[in-house]
Amino acid sequence: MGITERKQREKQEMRQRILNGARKVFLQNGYEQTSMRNIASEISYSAGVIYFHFKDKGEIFHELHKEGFSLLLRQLRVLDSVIDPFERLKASGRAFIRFAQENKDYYNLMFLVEEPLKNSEESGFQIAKEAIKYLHDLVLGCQQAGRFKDMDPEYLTFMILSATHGICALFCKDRTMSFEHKTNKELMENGYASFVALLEKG
Amino acid sequence: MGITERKQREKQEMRQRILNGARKVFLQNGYEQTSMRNIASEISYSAGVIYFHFKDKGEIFHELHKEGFSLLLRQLRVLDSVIDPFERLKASGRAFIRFAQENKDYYNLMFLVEEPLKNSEESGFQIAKEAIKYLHDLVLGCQQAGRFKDMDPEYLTFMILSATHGICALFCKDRTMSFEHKTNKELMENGYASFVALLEKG
DNA sequence: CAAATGTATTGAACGGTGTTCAATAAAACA
DNA sequence: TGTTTTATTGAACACCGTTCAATACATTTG
Repeated sequence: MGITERKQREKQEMRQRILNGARKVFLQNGYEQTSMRNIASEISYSAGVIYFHFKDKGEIFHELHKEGFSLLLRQLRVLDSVIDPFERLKASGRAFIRFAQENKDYYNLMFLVEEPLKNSEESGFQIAKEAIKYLHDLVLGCQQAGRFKDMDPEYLTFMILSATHGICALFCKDRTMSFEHKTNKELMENGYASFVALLEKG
Repeated sequence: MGITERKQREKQEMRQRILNGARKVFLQNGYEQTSMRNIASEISYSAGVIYFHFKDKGEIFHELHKEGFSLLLRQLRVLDSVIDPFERLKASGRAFIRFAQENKDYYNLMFLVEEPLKNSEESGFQIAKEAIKYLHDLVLGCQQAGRFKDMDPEYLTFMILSATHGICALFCKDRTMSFEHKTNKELMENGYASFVALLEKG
């Protein structure tokens, strides 16, 4: 009986259609300015139907949150070809910053939107942990290669993410105007470069 | 004629009353969850009257934004007694992080709420620039004392703020659960310590 | 003092938000 | 065919920021 299968497929398609609409409106207007009615009208449905396919706005948030991390991880994995762990670590940071520049809204969603901690143990944040693990392993690799001796790898990982995230966060929340600089891109890249200069000495 | 003076004073008092209500509700519920009606009912007035004393919600934002920075600067100035610029720089970072821990909502307001860039050149953000200048001067002091040789002080300043801000931002937006740690306080302080360890080598 | 002026406050209203739900249309099953 | 299941609608609810006519009050003027 292929009917139930088709039904399931159609339901899945509808879910995807809503998600596509949500992503589009969200990338245009930013997450905060995106309403359920916007999403619904984007795909020419009534607003109510979204609640038949998603629990609430939070569930859509989690889906796009996941999407963002999977996009980021895909871009980071390109660097798997770089063998030297420290070189890869430095390149990862640059890739991370470029991701924030090119996907400001995804970045806001992933790191800067406050969304209830509910489902925090679920799969929604599992992929975030995966991204952290990627960085953590990189740090361990560096230590095995003799770098960052007698530094705690946990705190070091947290610190490296913090430093890189800080650059992106100031950019994504438009807090860079207190600095004298030509472009945000230039500020961020040179700022990161001076962090790397510190890492080199570690 | 002291009547106009009293009138002015009363108007000022009303402005302050609203601001006090706004601060209270905001510190309880967070900025995003604070409505004009909440603020009004907190001080037992109708919501409309706020618009007689303030242009819009954004103006209240700017006032509290300013308050936050002035509070932060006050706490930083305690460290003026520390003579050695590098010691003062390190202590400033710790004070900054402590400020974020103890004033999460102020911190969100100051660095993590997206508020239109309008009035960005005005006095509202002037105090933010003052805070940056504080840090910038500290960095220059370190360089005069022989530290951070041949590093651009602008980018270095930006980087140091970014690193410290990153720690606070992850905390304030509840993005620390991807790390294994006992408490947020412990994670943040040790994370900052490992940043300081890098700075020591610069 | 009474009337007129100006200033402060209210409460209703507008168009928006996320969300729920009875009614309904459509499809699948008996 | 009629019945049951599933998907969709549109109205409604309680909230939001904001505006504005009406109103109460304080002060100044006649």
